[in-house]
Amino acid sequence: MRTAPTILHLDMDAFFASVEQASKPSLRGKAVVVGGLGPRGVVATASYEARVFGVHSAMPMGQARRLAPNAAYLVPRFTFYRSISERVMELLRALSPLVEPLSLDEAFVDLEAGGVAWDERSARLAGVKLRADIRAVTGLTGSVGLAASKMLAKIASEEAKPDGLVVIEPGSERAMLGPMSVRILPGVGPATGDHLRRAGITTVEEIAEAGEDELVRLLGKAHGHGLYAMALARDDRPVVAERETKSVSVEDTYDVDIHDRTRVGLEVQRLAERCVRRLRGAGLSGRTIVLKVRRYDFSTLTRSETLRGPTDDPAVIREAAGRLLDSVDTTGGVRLLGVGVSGLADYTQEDLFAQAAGERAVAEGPVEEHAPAPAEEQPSLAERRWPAGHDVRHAEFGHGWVQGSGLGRVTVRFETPSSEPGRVRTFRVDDPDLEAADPLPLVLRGPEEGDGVPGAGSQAVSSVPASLPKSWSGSGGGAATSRP
DNA sequence: TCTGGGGTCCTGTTGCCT
DNA sequence: TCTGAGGCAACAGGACCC
Repeated sequence: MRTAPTILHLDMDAFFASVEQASKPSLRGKAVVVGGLGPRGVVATASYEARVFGVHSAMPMGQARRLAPNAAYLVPRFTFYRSISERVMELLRALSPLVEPLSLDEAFVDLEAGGVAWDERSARLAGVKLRADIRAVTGLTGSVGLAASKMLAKIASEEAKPDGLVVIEPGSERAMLGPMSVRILPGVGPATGDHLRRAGITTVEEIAEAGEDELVRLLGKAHGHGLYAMALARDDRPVVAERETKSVSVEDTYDVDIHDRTRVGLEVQRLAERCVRRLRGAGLSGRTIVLKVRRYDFSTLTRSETLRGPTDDPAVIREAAGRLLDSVDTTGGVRLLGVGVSGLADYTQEDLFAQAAGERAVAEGPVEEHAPAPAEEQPSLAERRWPAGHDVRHAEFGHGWVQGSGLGRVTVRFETPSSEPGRVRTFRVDDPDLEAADPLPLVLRGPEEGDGVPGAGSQAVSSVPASLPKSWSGSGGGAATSRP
């Protein structure tokens, strides 16, 4: 294991909710909850203001609404989040070629491999500068953890949240980890946590004391060895830049359980086609088709079938998914259906099976291989949907976002990332002056654009100089906190 | 209170092959 | 010919992560 804290873990603070707050001035400082708004939705991210009420990720939306009835509830805008995430990842790649994204809002960076850090001081400077750069480019805050291993860097960023920087100095790890809950270790979730608690193990220290043999006896080989090593702060996993996809899947949870067997069959066909679109979009094909069914009582089962060779043929994958469904009892109703493909290859082997299915499909009629996704079809004015939080433009009032809709009306707040909180107006859903719009950038880019524009200072831009820590000039110390 | 969607990894079982 | 051991792939389920 390395001797300097040169592995960096970045975690953007309440990412989805923070993007929405940056995008909508009227929501800054307010409780914001982003997630599925249907009857079976769950919270994806809650702003720190919403967390005060006890709202947290993965909580059923109904429960969140009871806890925080006055919060703003918005549906996620993944395309927008992805574009912002990409700008953050660019900043990370400027530090090192070894960047391992974990999700849209998290990544590891090997600073040593990038030559930007070799000891604690240089690592801390890189972390401080990164946080300032992220703020300048996106207007958002991220927390940074620095340590000599991935596990410890992640724990450090957790400790740094929100909007902080924590360095775990090599040599201090065991003392720091010892009193912490076993749940701090990666791979220990509710089930493993319970398992360990029943064995009288609640802290990291107690894992170390229990010994490796006992851990393996309790949790099995892989998990036992791994957890014991983690408890001793031993973690040699390298930062890996390129990780290849192992599977592609799509799934849908239905607002109401589906009982009709024919409808279940149709949904599976639809999902199979969506899955193929994703598969092809990624230039992949796969051998193993997986059907997932969650029944009315939340019991989940999977059925899989492995073909002789990889395929991305929609007819083949539809047929396989249909065969798998035949072996599943769906009486009582299903709440979720999913179709996935694994055993991936970046080529397609034209096996006899695929060819036969293709010929059969041709004989039966046109194959809608390139059927447009439902979202691409143009709905009539009256059919348009106005998801909460999405951007719109009005011919007279300009740019705004949907605050809510229902009963043939849509309520819009007119404001932009750089404006003052705006006013609210209500329209008919079929108002021809109203149209969906792309999100506006959170921060006005570049000095040439920012200078000379009266009032161009979005809050984010104008706050940058004030947010720079004292150590910015390289004199050491600084606003960042450090924890032994 | 009632549990999303997209993934990864591990484990136990079963059947096949040598 | 029968039996058993070991390796391996496929399959199903579960835990975990964000």
